[in-house]
Amino acid sequence: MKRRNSFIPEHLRDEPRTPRQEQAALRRAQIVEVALGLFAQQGFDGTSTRQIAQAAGVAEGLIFHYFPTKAQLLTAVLETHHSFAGELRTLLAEAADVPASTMLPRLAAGWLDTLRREADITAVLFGTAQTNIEVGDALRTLIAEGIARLSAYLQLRMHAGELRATLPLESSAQMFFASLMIFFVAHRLLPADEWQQRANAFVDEMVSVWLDGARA
Amino acid sequence: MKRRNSFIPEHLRDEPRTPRQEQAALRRAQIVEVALGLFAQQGFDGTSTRQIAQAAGVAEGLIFHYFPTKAQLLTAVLETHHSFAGELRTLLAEAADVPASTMLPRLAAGWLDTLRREADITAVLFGTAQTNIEVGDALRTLIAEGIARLSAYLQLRMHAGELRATLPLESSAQMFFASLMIFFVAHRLLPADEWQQRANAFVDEMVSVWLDGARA
DNA sequence: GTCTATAGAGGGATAGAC
DNA sequence: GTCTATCCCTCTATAGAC
Repeated sequence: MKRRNSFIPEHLRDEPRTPRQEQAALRRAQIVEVALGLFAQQGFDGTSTRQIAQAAGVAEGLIFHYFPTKAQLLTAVLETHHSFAGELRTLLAEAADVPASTMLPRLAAGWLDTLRREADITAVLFGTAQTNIEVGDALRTLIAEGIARLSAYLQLRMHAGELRATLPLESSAQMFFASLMIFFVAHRLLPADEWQQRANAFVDEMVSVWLDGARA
Repeated sequence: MKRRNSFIPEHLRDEPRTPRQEQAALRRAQIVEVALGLFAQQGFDGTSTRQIAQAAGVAEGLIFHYFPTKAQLLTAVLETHHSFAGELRTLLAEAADVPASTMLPRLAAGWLDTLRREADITAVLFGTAQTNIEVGDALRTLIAEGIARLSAYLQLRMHAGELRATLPLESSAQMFFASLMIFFVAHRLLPADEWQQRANAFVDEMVSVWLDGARA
């Protein structure tokens, strides 16, 4: 049992694969794509696993071979389309010396871009998270992870003297993410150009208020 | 108890009612109550108008006499249980001379209380708003109204010299509400005591960060 | 020979039809 | 109140890759 990494999410998985594993990964990805498309059209509860199987041209049982529950089909989006969680790690890991005044606008704009690009399925995800415990947990975990990473970065900037020593790290990180999420929820139906314009303005103003409250 | 009608929407609130109108208002309220109970249990999409009619003991047609669409049954919650929008108006109207450092913690705590008290139906409302345009619009309108009122108050405090003159009013009001909403979404499943403890801590820290960024 | 990707039958629960 | 359909999921069987 050298490399039985099937329980590890794709973006963490090491390179070399046998053709068999390759095929399995492709099939898994295909099922996710089909499912997300249907969820976006009909909602989570309005889409049956049978329907997904038919649309993907596979047996229903195969879905459960790859995804123990239907909810995991939806939360799979967090590892694929919403890879910003991963980018966040990469971005922040190397950013210890980059001032928050540079980093935060970049983070905010990048995350809004990700949310916007996957607007339909993000809306389904947020919506389902309110009523489905499993989906809610997955989303909360992801958000908690993002907040933890941002907090860690803010602490570095605090020690570097950029941010005040009395800043409540977690709460201010939470404010940062919350503002972006609600902005998305409130404006996602706008046409692309108006969205872009408002998003830019909001990122600037939000970061400015936040920073003025956080600076040393 | 003079203000017993405070839960009735504005256009219906004016004083004298005939017994007939009185009865209509009661029936309307009863239908809302029954519908909200079912929505909280089964979700919005999972509840049929037929079911609501049966549970309320009225004909299905009567529901559509009072509420042109099923979505308006859900948005009715915004006028009744979520009366905090109304309280916000009252609170802020008389608060021009009350400093933000006093007012904002009170607002934050009050709003979190409202959300918590109606946690089930609030979750359904948020969830449905992601996929149902009519419900989404109603929620966005309410939030926009809240933000506008808070902005107006903040402007008064700005002129009073408490807040800095360069504060972006709308964005900072939006941050304020967004942080509270996401806090609710993230923590609503906690047991009451833990919720209360965390909510108190979060309100303190959030208001502190916000104020430090906004003060003159 | 062993593992696994896949198909497909069917079970327990439940909501809606009659 | 019974019957049917459907839903999410489990189990077993098999073919073909290792």
